[in-house]
Amino acid sequence: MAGQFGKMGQGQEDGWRECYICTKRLHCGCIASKSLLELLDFGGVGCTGCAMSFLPPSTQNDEAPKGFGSLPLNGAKDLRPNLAENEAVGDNVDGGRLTQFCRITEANEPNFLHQIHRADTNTSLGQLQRENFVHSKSEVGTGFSNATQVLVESSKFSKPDSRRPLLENVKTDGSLAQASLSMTLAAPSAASSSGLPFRGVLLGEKEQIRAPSLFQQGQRSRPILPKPLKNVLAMSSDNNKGVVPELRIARPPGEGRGKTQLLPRYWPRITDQELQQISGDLNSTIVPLFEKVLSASDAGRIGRLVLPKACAEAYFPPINQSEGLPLLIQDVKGKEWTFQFRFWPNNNSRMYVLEGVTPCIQSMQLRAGDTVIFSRLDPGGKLVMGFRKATNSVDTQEVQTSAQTSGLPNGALSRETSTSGTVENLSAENVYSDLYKTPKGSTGPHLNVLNERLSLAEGDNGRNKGENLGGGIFGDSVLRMVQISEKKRTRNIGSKNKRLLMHSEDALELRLTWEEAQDLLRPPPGVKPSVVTIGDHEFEEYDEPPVFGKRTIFIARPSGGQEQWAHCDDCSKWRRLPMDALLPLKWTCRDNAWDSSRCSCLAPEETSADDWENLTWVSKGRTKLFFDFVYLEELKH
DNA sequence: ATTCTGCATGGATTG
DNA sequence: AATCCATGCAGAATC
Repeated sequence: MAGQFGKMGQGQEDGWRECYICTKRLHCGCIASKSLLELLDFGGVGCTGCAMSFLPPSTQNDEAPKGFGSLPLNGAKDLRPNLAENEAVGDNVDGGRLTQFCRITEANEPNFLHQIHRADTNTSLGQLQRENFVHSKSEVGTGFSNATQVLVESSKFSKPDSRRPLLENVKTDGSLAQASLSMTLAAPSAASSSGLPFRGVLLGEKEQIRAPSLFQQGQRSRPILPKPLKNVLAMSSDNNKGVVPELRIARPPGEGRGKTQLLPRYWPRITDQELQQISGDLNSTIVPLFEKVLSASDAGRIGRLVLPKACAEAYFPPINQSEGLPLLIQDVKGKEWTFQFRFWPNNNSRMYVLEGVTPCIQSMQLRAGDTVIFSRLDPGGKLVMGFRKATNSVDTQEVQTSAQTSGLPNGALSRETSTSGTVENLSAENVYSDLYKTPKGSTGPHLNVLNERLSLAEGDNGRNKGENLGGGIFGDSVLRMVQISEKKRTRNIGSKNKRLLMHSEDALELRLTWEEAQDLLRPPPGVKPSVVTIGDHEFEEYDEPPVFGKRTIFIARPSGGQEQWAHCDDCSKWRRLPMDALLPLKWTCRDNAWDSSRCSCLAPEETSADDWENLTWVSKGRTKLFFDFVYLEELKH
């Protein structure tokens, strides 16, 4: 599915596809046609008749594989939460625009915004939903195909799955490689399929029991396919019409052992880019296994990291005795750590812990709220422990409820600075970067910042909202304000009530996402920022508190003049404004008091698309800082 | 006195 | 209701 729909999303914008089976032309882009086609499990689309006749009886009924099975297009709407679960993508973005975004944003954001906005306003909701769906799938598929080349190959030797009769029949052409998503999820891992048992290194005398039969058996056994989240908020902000070129996808983990399904909150979220870099540069395939947000206990000095039971049993060697086994795990810098992997009896169950993690945690400078990501390097099966810093490492409850940010692949903004004195862990960083030998394909800081500005949610819902709050130093500042406010409100509320406070979907919908807040906050009129360069990124520092206003862009003409532009909320045309104009949150052409000839939506746009090409976005790549304001606000509390 | 260790408890989450 | 898991706690070990 992934491969075919990846093509759909990016290459065939006209909406016409061919039935994969009978080659009849099908239109996929309108509501009217949606009941006439099916998304095929292995990729592409098929007309309803072909699809039904092609699938075995079990599949036609109710035994469609969960998670990434055959997904009829007419169920796309219902699948939105699921998709958002795997990768929350902006509502109005398809694969084609993603590509466009990647290309254009670096060169000319106003133009990009222009195009995107126009396109969005002209697209039906149904179409957008489908495109979103298509894009989501293609992205996930890409990610897995990158990460699991070995898995694709090995899938040829996997035992047939009666529910996926075509998988073994489709040869390894490009589409199959793309279509490997479902195979990757269901097929045995590289290690297992190649006859390699678990290769996490065990130490000491118990090494003899390395890769015991149970574990090997587990590697061959059923996949751990998390069920989709029931409640996932889709980002719906107009401000999120762009999309991050590199999305932090909550990846259903690879093959594991055991029968327990992994909760989505443990799905590793690592970008395609990171995977590709790691696997490509090391001639290895990295298989993200699971991740965990560090609790206060985990990050504390006790040195015990509680492992989710399902994860421990699925991906770590089986242990029968409480004292467990020494486990060798490599960190992202290549340093190897030995942890004691063990369990405690607990309520007729087990509680798995990694002991002795303090040095490693300290080495990575991890704190409660940061995330550790466990992956496996194939071939070899070596366990790798990466991490992703939270926006602001505060106590776990707060982090889990409000304070995570989407990561930047190479931590472009992840620098601590003494400028503000209080800013820590400025941005999320997914730190596998040290493992990268060469940061090929990495996005530059400008793009990263831009990504943050336009970034979207991903992962499961609980994180989405919180992670969207983050992004850059400015994001962190306001985030802290939110947190402080949160602290104040919930200080005397029990943890259970706190959760109720924070996790209501309605409440989340009402709260401004960070992206929205960032777009609404404007420098006060007439205040000139001082531009501070930290590393290779520029920040505009303001001494005055920000004001609320409609999002606008500032551009520079080749002649040297600077202009401010805003788009009409009704017709989306861009209108030129005085540099010091501050617009209300909702602004239309009718409010254009500065140009009487363009104070109506009927008036043409002043600048053509070609003209946009020659413009420079003045503040591109800069993040706005309102230090003093934040400081003062913080002190007030 | 402090740290370590093993287990218990109970709130949170899931089915 | 069952299970998970973050954290508390008491006793042991160590400084």
